[in-house]
Amino acid sequence: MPNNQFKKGELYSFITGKASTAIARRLQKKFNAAGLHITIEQWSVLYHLWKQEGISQQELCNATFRDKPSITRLVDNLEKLNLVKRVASDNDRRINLIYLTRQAQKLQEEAMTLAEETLNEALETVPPDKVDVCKEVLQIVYDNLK
Amino acid sequence: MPNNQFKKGELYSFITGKASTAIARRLQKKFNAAGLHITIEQWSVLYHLWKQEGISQQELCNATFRDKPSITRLVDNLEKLNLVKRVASDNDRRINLIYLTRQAQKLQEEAMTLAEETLNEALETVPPDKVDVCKEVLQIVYDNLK
DNA sequence: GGCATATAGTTGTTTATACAACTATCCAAA
DNA sequence: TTTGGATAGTTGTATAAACAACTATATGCC
Repeated sequence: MPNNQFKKGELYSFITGKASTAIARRLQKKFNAAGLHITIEQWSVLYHLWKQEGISQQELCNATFRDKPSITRLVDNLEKLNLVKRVASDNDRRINLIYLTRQAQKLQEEAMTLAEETLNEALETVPPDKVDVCKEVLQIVYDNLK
Repeated sequence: MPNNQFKKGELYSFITGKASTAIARRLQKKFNAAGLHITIEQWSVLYHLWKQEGISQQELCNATFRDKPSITRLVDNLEKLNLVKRVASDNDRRINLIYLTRQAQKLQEEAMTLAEETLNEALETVPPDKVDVCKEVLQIVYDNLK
């Protein structure tokens, strides 16, 4: 039996990702206000490199759910901003390993603080157990569709 | 006290809207497979016009959470596709009222069916009460940030 | 009536996404 | 050892988003 419980307006919000759009906009404003000259998309790449640098562009594709051309161009722009460097792999010359510059390393703490701050603002007044359910549902949605 | 309950990876998914991105991609694939030559963004504009046509571009901005230039260009493209028409308002000559063409009216049923189908696939296996909690949380997030 | 201000929409620019087509390199099987 | 298929990354093209700057029209106040 279909899970057909969406009033029309709610269907719209779910598909268009109204909430995550609002979160991304708020975080971008915080970056701008703090003088961090990076986009949310660039942040999303740096996010994974801060966890582990020296990974390939393909691994960045998998981590960020983007296709290869998107990552090529994000890395292009991050290189222009002097935030990352492409280093050809010794083992496999098809592969670029992506490394952070000193400048990017210095951004990590401030950017991650602003990200956490944004989420806290977003979830203010939401009871923790409801947040848990929401996270769980969104994960299932992703797994159902991927 | 901050609602600081996100492990790093979950923070990332929440901000980047992994689930809604997956939903939008799935719906776009369905449109393509069905030979509906519209984008998700164009659908999101048509969606509101199907509910009520003859509204202004500004009203479309409010309904779709987009800024004015975005709507100008979406309406441009929808006009090129012969799906909508701009009609200058009699009362206020600054305003364009947007009307659907016959062709766009004929798309409604199929497009909306595919949208509902997509959501049902996304929410398959999710208990209805959890979906309700999730909708509620996302609405609060939006209200907290808007 | 005339002017300041607000509102509706457009245009320019930069960044990002998706898809298709492409090059370079690797690997495995004949 | 060659060759065919897979994998990593790039480039071209269309669509879209965000921001700033702009034009045109309306409105309210003197």
